[in-house]
Amino acid sequence: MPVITLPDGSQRQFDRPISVAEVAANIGPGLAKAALAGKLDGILVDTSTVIDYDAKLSIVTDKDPDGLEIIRHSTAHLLANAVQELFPDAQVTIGPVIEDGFYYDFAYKRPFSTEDLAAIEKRMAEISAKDLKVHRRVMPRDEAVAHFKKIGEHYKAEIIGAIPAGESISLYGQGDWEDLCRGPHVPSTGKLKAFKLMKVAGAYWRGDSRNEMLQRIYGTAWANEKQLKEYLTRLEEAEKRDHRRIGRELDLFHLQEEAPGAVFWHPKGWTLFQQLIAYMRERQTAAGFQEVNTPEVMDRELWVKSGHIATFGENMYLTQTPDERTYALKPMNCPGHIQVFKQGLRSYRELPLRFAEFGKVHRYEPSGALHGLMRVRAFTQDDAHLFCTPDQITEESVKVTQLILGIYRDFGFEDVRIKFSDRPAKRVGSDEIWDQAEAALRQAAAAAGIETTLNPGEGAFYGPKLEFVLRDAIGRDWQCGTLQVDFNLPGRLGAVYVGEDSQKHTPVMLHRAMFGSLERFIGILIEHHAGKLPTWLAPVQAVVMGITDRQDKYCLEVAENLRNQGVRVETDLRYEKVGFKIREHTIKRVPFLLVAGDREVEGRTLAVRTRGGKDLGSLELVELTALLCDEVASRGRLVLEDRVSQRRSA
RNA sequence: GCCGGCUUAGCACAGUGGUAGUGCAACGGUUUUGUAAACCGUAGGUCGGGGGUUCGAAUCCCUCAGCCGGCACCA
Repeated sequence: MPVITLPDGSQRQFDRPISVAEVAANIGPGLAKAALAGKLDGILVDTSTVIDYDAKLSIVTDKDPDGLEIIRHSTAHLLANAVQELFPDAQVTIGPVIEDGFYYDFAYKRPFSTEDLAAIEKRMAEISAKDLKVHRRVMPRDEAVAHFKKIGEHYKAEIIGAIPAGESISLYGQGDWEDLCRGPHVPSTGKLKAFKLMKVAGAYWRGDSRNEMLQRIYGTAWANEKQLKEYLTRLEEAEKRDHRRIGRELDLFHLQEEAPGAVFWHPKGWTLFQQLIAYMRERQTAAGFQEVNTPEVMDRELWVKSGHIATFGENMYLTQTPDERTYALKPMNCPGHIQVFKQGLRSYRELPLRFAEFGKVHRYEPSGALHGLMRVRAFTQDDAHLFCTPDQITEESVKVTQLILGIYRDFGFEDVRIKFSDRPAKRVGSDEIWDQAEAALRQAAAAAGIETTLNPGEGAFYGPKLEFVLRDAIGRDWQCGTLQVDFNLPGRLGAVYVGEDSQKHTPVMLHRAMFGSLERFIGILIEHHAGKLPTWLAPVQAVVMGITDRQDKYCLEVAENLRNQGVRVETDLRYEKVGFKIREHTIKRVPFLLVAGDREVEGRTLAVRTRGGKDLGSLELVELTALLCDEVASRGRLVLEDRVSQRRSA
């Protein structure tokens, strides 16, 4: 006779085997109605699951993250059901839950159109309205393979065929429709109410571009209409942060057809770019890096030796010149830095040598990969290569890791994850060397006290890497920094140093980037801040404006004064109402709007308004300058707005 | 690169076979103005490029390019 222990510790005894749904009903009619599934001894099960032994059970409802996941999974089934009713010869493949929703891939003779999508969504609502009971049955693997082959579901048959023989397969469905699935699912289709189909797209079968392309339908599903609406609003908000849109609105940069994937930086955007470089230069110089600069165009043979041609030849730009030689535009800076290292005979006493370069690289990325500043064909890396002895790897890696994390903090990114990527299938160097490199990097990560997650097979072709992934204001992850241990390239390109033993040795090379790509990092910053860049980065930090032309002279004087203190300031002396000017510069996300009327001229002050719309009242010019400079120098840790507000309230 | 969609004035968009439009911006004028849009007027387009169908193409067809959403790729 089963004794069921509920999450609050209470126990209920039953005199016969009992289903999850019955337990829920025994607790209360409200819960019976809300039950989507059960968690039986930690495992999710259907509400129809019968329990005939003592167990711990919690009832899963749509308030649970597990419940939402089940809703999404069942909605994916609902989608497949609707598609097969409307398009009987469409074959089902896979339909997993993803963040905020689900997708389902179908094999069909033609792509689905947006009209099809509307029709499918309508049919889904109809099936939901019928509140069909979701049923489950189990059959042996081989029988399941035969069954799916018989009904013309060849992809499903292939998937099941990969499951070990002898195992049983569960089938879930509603009405006449059925699909292979591990479950669990909601008890009936009526539980699926708040969903929306989002888009159709092509996707390769089994994620391999050599396979045929399937039709993927993406959808979102939520516990209720309110959540769905909130999600759609969130998408709209994210769209407003799009760096491509803000880049145009703020006149930062543009892209055009003649140069796909290459950026035309406008004065304001380039100011931001230069701020990042100045900042990075300061930080890395303090950390013992020396800046170098190496050619953008070098003989193709160098890239054959390095192994880049073999691995990435298809993605490199080659030049045609009147001479007989073929040159390549550099896709990376490492071989250039190795050439600098190789000049003269290096001694172990010089190591570690740390060469840094703001190197502009060109990569012929697949056309479909290009995306604003985030994925371009010409970009600037804040690249560096550390040449060291094997003994120095750990210490240098720890220092680089700390530098990277410190830099992210200055930009307001506190939430950073680190991935460890080990040897890829396509690589150079022996397994022994890879064993050594991976062990060295693992040890370095441990010494730095950081936690990493494994990213199997994702290392560079010459070495394993740590990837620094930062999370932005709306929860998206961006891979930026990287630290790679390389036992291969220095040897391939003939770099040596003389050791303590007077013998020649090959140095180990550490590759590191912190922003990764300056272009991309700017894109991330724009989206993270929705264009409201911190004052220390803003291309224009303040605009001085008068109310009438009586204040013109004073405005110019104030601006000059601020400019002399290093503030990036503009004046707006147009013959317009102050409200109009405020609106324009607020839209341009200028941090501080400084207004001068007759009162301010007389008192040598400025009325200060923030882009957030806050009126900070009048401040004396000297005081304002000091506060502004503090905010910039502290990189936003001393906030003008907060300091003024605090003082006013004190 | 693959699948689908899109490309009309500086920007956002309307126009589905019969004389290319609206709003904002721009330019000219009037308004001297106190914190998110003053008013009036003017100009601006080989409708992404090329080819075809048609008496006639922004509109239909072919092709190339770019962009957008996915997939694949990402040293």
